[in-house]
Amino acid sequence: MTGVERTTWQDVRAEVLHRITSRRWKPDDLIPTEVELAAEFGCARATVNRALRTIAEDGLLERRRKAGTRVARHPVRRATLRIPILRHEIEDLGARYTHRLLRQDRRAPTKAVRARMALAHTADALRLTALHMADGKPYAFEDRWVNVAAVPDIATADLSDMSANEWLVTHAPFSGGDISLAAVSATRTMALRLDVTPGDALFTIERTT
Amino acid sequence: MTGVERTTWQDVRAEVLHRITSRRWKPDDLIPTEVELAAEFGCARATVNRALRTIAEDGLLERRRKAGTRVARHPVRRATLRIPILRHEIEDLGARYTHRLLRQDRRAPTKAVRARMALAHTADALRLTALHMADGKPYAFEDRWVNVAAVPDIATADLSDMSANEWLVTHAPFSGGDISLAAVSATRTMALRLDVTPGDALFTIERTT
DNA sequence: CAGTGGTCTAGACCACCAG
DNA sequence: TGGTGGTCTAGACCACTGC
Repeated sequence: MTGVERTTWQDVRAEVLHRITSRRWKPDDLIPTEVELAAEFGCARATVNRALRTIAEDGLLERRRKAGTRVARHPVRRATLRIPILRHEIEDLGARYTHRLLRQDRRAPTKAVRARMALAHTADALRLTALHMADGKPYAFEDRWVNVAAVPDIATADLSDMSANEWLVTHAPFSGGDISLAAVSATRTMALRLDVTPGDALFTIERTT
Repeated sequence: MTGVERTTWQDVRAEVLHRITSRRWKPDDLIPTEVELAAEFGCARATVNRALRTIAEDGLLERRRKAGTRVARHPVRRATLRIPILRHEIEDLGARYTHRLLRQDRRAPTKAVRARMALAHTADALRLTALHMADGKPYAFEDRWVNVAAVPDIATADLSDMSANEWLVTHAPFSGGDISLAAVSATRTMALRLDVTPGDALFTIERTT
């Protein structure tokens, strides 16, 4: 016969997710404590901890010391987005990459940008506007705010040769100090659907963490 | 005098990140093993493990058993994107939310979609097209593919009343089986910059994990 | 103040896989 | 096949915070 299988944190995670999606544990319900779950699953508390912690990171549980763990009321769907270096993306398409820095200045960010970056209202930021081109044709437009306090070196960097994204990836991975608004050209069917005025455009917002 | 401070996994994480960003450890370098780092930092291997694991999840390190841990050659910038329920977003603007299901059918997904969803080429999916409106005006266009195998119940759900995103949030949080392409109207300055043909539009792609 | 989650430790076993 | 990361355990101390 096979030996006794150990309970892994993935096992616990799967079972807890099942209880949430099956609504055995409903939104806002307080679920059992780590100690209780460890006893139920026959594993160490650390195993339960890791399972619940990953689920909480996904936004499905809310955990607070002393208060316990609750099923989130309004689970926020999150998506992790891979932000490619546009140069690689374009070159992978077999096109020649160029980019043009349209604008580069330091200024106080708008209120909306400040809120997203969690900046003090006194902080200033570097505002970059650039166009990425494939074979000379506009491919993507980039409007980026960089928190100078978080990435001081960028103030003196030469961004006419290397794009800001590429510079950040190379010099300050995961500094958490920039936000980017990007626009990428696409099909025209969506414009018809949206009934936009010709010349209007669409945009996407990305926030690096 | 103060007592001896324990080394936390955040301490190790911060120091490792520092060594990466300062290029003391360069891309493609093999870094010391967990055991060696634990000895250096004077902590347990589990502490080093958690630090390195989180950094690897961020894409800055690549770890393989036996091969060890390397600094990633091309760190991929990732952003976590919160996907709001559009109804809430529109109602928060003080507008009346309505949505119209334009299309709903089952079909084999395109090759590009299959690749992103990591589906077998035999699998079929539910394809949804919808328009979200604020006070009757188009606000966002949604083109979504749902992996029926991952979320079987959606095949029989009535999505004319509740939007797909809302249905998924409510009934199958984090099933990991759908992909969404969304377009949101925005300023017209980007269109000018992009030099697009009037009527062309821009798009953003999101992948839920 | 006491209950709950957050973390560290020391040791152990195992899965994977490069050499 | 041995070295490396992945994980579990049992116990412990601590931080936060609701009561």
